[in-house]
Amino acid sequence: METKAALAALAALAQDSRLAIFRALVQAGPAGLAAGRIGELTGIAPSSLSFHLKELAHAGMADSQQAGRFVIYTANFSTMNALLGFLTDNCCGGNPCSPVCSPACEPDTTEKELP
Amino acid sequence: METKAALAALAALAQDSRLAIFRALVQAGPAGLAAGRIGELTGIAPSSLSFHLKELAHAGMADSQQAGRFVIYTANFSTMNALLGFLTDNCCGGNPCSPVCSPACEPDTTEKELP
DNA sequence: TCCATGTTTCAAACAATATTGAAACATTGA
DNA sequence: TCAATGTTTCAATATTGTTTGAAACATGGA
Repeated sequence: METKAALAALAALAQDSRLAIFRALVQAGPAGLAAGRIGELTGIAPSSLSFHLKELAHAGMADSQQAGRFVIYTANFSTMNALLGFLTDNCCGGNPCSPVCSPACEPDTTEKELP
Repeated sequence: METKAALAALAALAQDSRLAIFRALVQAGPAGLAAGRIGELTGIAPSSLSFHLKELAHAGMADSQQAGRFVIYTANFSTMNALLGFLTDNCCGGNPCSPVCSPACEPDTTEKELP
């Protein structure tokens, strides 16, 4: 995952309404939730909800599919996992590191340059 | 970790400069980096850097300690791990779930209702 | 003590993001 | 086809976050 994508994913989650939406989708699992149901669960008004769902989808954190007159949204677990990987990458410069950063990182030998 | 803290942590990371700063700190490991060194690595102006370091510290993503006339910043790995845990919590409603969300969650077969 | 270095604060200008309500679009079933 | 339901779009408004430069503060060494 690139920095740009990670930034988009983080920005998508770093907002009250969207974090609530995403958590509802994560809980719902692969079956997902209809937009209206998400609105019921979170209390977000339709137009605002649609805006935030679009943001999540654009950041790759959610996917949508039409099902009759409903639009079903699901959490994108692979993007989420890529984000978690990105955040735990390069821990301690790739050197073996102390328990302070376990279990988030593995010893690693690559040396990376800052941008 | 509470939603409020997770939101603060996500907001702290969801910004260009701060994500770069945080990654530099993660790479530096427990030894940390002086503020000025972070500025050199990232090209962020002093006053802006100070603002962002304060944001990271306030969100619990970084800690600081005075060392002579330098201020050393370190990544807070336990907050980072708490955030990762928060994001992977409750996957698929705690039910067994398909490979789509592995390795973040464990297979489970129950169907749960959202709150 | 004074000076040089490192860091932070402040307020103003600037830029990006969120909410609202009305209207439009899409789908289904009568 | 029409009416009902579900969802999205749009533009205006409100809110929040970021950068800048000058000044202040803190520390260590001459």
